[in-house]
This record gives sequence, C-alpha cells and structure tokens, in this order.
Amino acid sequence: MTQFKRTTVTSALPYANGPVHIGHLAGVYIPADIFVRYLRLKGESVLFVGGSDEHGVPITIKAKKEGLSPQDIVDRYHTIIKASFEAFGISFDVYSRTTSKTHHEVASEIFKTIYDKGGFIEQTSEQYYDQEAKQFLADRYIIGTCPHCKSEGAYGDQCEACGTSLNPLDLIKPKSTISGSTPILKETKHWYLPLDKHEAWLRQWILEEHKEWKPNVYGQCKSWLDMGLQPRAVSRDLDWGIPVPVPGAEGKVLYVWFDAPIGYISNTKELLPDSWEQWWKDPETRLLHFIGKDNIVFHCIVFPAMLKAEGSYILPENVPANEFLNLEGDKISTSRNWAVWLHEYLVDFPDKQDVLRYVLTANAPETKDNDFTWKDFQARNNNELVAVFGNFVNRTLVLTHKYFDGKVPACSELSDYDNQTLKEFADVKQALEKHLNVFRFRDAQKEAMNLARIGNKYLADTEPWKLAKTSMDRVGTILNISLQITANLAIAFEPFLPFTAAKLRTLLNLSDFVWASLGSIDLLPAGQLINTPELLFEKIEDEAIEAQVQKLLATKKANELEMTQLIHPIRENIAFEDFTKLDIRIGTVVDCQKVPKADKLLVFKIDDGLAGRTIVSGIAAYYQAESLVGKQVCFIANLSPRKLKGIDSEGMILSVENTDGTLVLLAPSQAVVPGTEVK
RNA sequence: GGCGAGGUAGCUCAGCUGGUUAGAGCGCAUGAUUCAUAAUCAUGAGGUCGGCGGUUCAAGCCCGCCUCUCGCUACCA
Repeated sequence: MTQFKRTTVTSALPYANGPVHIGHLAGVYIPADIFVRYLRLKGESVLFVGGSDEHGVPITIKAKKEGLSPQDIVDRYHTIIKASFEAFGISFDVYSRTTSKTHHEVASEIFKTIYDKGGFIEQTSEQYYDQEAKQFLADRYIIGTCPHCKSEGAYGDQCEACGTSLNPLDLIKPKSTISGSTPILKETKHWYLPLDKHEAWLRQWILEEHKEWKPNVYGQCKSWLDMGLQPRAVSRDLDWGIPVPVPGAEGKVLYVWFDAPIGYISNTKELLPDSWEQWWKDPETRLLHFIGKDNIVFHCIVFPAMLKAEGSYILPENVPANEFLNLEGDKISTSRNWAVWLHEYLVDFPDKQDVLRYVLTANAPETKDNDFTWKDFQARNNNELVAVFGNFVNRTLVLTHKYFDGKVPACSELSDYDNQTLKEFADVKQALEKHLNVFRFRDAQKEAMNLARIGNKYLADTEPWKLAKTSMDRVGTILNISLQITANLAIAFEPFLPFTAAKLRTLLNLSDFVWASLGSIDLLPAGQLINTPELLFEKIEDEAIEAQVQKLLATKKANELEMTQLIHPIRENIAFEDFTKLDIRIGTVVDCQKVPKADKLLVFKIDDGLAGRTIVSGIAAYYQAESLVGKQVCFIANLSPRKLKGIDSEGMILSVENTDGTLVLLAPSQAVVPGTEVK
C-alpha cells in the first residue's frame, strides 16, 4: 500500500439552481467533513475542496423564467449554499465557483492540452438553429408536438405530458422558445471524449486494482464497463459556460459535465496559486472524491478518463459514494419541494446544527437508501444526545462543582474497576480509527458515543454521591476520571459535532487537543478550573416536531392540488378534414401476451372485423395480459405500421393517461361489432 | 428483459476469508438508583437471517431458481 504524504478531499459541487438540503448534507458534505476533520486532528496534510457548479442549461432556463441573467441566478444560490455550509461547519479550505476567472482559465487549459494531444474526436451533426436569434438551440429550448402522445409543448429532450425522453429531431412542428420561430437544421461541429478508447485501462484500474471500493461503487462501474463505453460530447452550442478555446468554435461552450469536475482543480489553484499542483499531480497525494450515488460513473469513469487524457494528473484513490436519503418515506425532490432545506432548518432549529449532523450521520445512507423522519430526529436528540452524551457531561460537571468548587480534583489510587474502565475507553480510539479509515462514519460515531456510555456506567457503578459522605479522596479520583472521559469526548466528537466539541472544550478550559491524546487520562491537570455547567443539548419537544410534520403535509397537499390542475390547455383548432383522416375503431382482444424481454409491452391480437391485426402497446405495467382477452378496445387503424421489439405493430391502442401518469384503457360502454368506427 | 445494489429482532442498522447458544442502538418489560435535562445503570422478552432447492461434517455468509425495494439500461407510436 502506498504511503501518502497528503490527501486531497473533494466533495461534489452542488448545482447552483437551488439551495442545499439534508440529502446533500447526509450523503456528501458531512461524511467528507468528518473525514477531513479527523485527518486534521491527526496532524495530516489535507485539503478540502468544494464549490458551486454554475454552468449548464437548467440555469439558463431558470434565469429566463425569472427574467434574470444566469449570473444573477448563480449569484443568488451560490451565496445561499455557501452560507448553509458555513453554518453547518463544513470546513472547506476553499469554497469557490465555476464562474470564477481561475476556473475559466484552468478548464480552458485542460481542454486545450487534451485537444493538442489528439484526445478528442470531432464530429459534425445536424442540430436545430434559430435563424432569428442566430444561435443553435439546446434541447430544452426547443418546443413542439410530442411524437408519442401528440401533446404540444414537449421539450426537445423530454415530453412532460407522457414522460418520454425525446430526441429534438423527433419533435413535430418544432419551435424555438427564444424567438418563437421555426428552427432550421444546420450542421454543427462538436468534440467528443472517446471513452471507448479508455475502456481497457479503466477496466484494469477499477475492476482489478480497486476491489476495495464500496460495493455500490464498484458494482455500478462494472455495470457500465460491461455495457461498453461511448464517446461523449464535451462541447455544445450555448452562450452560458466556458468558450471552447480552439479556432472555429464560436458560440460553443464546454459541456457542463466537462467543466464541473475541473472546478475541484481550479478552486485548489485559486486558494494555492503556487502550490496547487502538489495536490493534483504528485503521486504521493491521495485523491478522494466524496459524492452521491448519482455521480458514481462520473467520478469513477468519466473524470478519470479526462485526467488521464490530459496526462499529468493523479487519479482518485477512492470514491466513497453514498446512496440517497429519503424524507418521510418519499424521495427528496427539489421541484416538488419535498426536502428539509438547510437554510430553513437553521431558522427553525437555531444553534442545532450538531443535532442534524448527528442524526444524519447516525442514519447515513452508507450502504443503501435510508429514510429521514422527524420522529427519529427527535428520538435521537432526546434519547442519545441529551440522555447519554449531554447528561453524562452535565452530571460530571455538576458533581465537580458541588464537591470541588469546579476544580479538577486530584487522582489518587486507582481501583481495579477504575483501571478496567480506563482500559475500556482507551480502546475507543482504535475502534474509531478502524471505522473512520474505511469511511464508516455511522459506526465511528457510535463508537464516540460509546465513550459517554462508558462514563455513565462508571458513575452509576461507583456512586460518588454516596462516597462523598465518607471518602472525599475516592470521590476526587472518580470525578477526575469522569472529567478525563469528558475531555476525551471533546476530542472524539470534534469530527462529528464540531460545535459541541468546541463548547465542551470551553467548559473544560481545554485548549490543546490532538487526536493522538485520545484515550489518555491526563488531559486535564488537577486544580484546573472548570466553568459553570451549561447544557450541551436540550430536549426537542413534540410541538417542534409536529410543526415540521405539518409543514411537510402542507407541501404534500400542495403537490396533490397541483397534480389535479395538470389538465393541459386545449390545443389549437383543427379542420374537420384533419379529424376524418384518423380511422379510429373498436376491436375485440382475441389474444394478449407479454412481449418477451420488454417490461412495458403487451402484444395484442385484435379482431377488427376484417383479417385481424397485431398491435403492440406499452401498458404492461397497468394490465395483466390474460385479463384483457375478450375485452373491447379502441385503436387507431390507419397508423403506419411500426416494428417494436421485432413485432410489427399495426396501429395504436388508445388509453387515457391520468394526472399521475397511470394508463386506463378506453372501451365502448357496451359491446359493439368488432371493426366499427369511432366518429 | 439485461446489469448493479439491497431484503437480518417493532424501528435503524452490524455481521470479517462459511464453524459452537446470530449482534448493537432505539423502542418495550421488570428491577436498581437519585449526582443528572424523569436523565442513568442492570436484567429480560423479541429473529423460520425475503422464499424454495442445492453444495458442505457445517451456510445469514457459497451455487441455482423465485419474490420484493432502489438505481442504470432496453422497450412505450
């Protein structure tokens, strides 16, 4: 195993089109922060890099919607995000942004280097171009009729009515949302990173040399590698981003996925203009990417391929990716406002950053998706932080003030039981390190908590309040040990609960603290003054929890209401002749089977009163094949046949789409002769 | 359909390269205790380890099939 001289820790760059929520914190920033604080405490050389990701089409869309410039949007969210992280004690060495001058330079340079080395391939394709606005159109800027469900207002990349992902070229009657004009097809040149050419070494590097990566990370990489990698476009026609720095690339910018991870590098350079390279190019540097599971392929395959293509950079040593955090049973969703936003939490629970840090670590989605509930939040605060940790510290401090006027009593002769306890808590250090070294923060925090449990047990077993009547010497020893445990808590919890640890150190007047002294019993010299006890945590009452639950319920209701209002406006009028072109008929289902190797497809044999026909329909998720035999359905009889999974589909079976996306078959209210027309 | 991850006590999760009575925290029950934010400490009750079959002297852990959850992917005219 390589001995590393220093560690570069990156945490995923949050996208600056919204604030950050507990999911981000639990999956990425808290784990990264714990790890970084741990290394710093150990005196290791570490750099913690973060920043906002501020380019890309979604930001330009949001800007347009609000009548602002993209810069306005990213300024707004960068500020909110940065403040949230600061408030939660995420101890970045640098938190910058991809709109910075440095980043533009660094990203350009890296592109140029790869370009000069022939690391890209060029390809020309036809894309929609707005002649009035004189620009190529991003998928999202093109609107038209969905080729599937025929609803208008489908975007170039996706139809929101039927959820289908689209290719802009498939849209019927495309229109530019910028000028409203009909775009024309025009040739455009783009650069691609040929991931396929990197497959061989990636395979060796990940699958053979990094078997220690977490199963979810390793598994997903394997899945992608086995599917085969495709070249990926690194540029696009857009005016928000970093201009492609080569001749003949006017109006083109780097694709946001390409420039974003380079932000890690740029932000390092911004902080350390002269020494940044040692953090990125020295083989004795350990590079770690903390990310969420949505970013695995990116940081394990795409970004390493970029770095390798550039040539002078090191590759990540590990990518500790977490799964997702759900909220009260449902997926966290920015657009549905189903989230606990950090900036709101800070208002609702002032000075309780550590409580959230604790809960999110205790319940971190390390091996699978987890659920955050307010009830659990309350329980962990009241039963663990208050009852175990806070209570132990408080009773120790109160006793010290009661019997020794707030001065650390001297430690005299140790009993066997004392020694046994001391040994037990000395072991905590090793247990903590064992877990922290392999990114198991949930278990690590449990170990830190164990220290307080040992303390509570020690007090219960030795009962100093009883001995106070007979042997003050003995009481002094017991409290000395209890105080030493308390001081140890201040070190052990520093990575997890930095605010609490600091508060505790202040209470104890403990100035110097390093990881190495964890487990030692002379952190506090006899005679040292301890400050007046102050509660580390307070109970969270039912009302506060209820308020949060109500807030979420309100969101849920609002979302449901919105669902019912999702009725699309009536479309443009058509001529009667247009309607008569459609040949809609009723048929009887003679046979219905699942299409093999397709999840959504059913293949129907329809009695249409004539020769009969075969139709394939995507409703397998809503209907059992057998249950449809004998039923009558409505179908379009004169749609051009189309092959689906090797089957010729002669028409389209009509169904109604509910606001929640479920499909309901359409049928006549009473049986009719097969083949009769709908008019 | 293919691939990946997961399915272990009421809840949240551990279980190393297969090895005696499967663990922790919370919750619950009983007892002890009062220094402490009715907090703490002890003891205990809770599990056909998703299901079926197989390999093995021995399987939660290995193999096959099935099932459920999550993600990626193909299909949705």
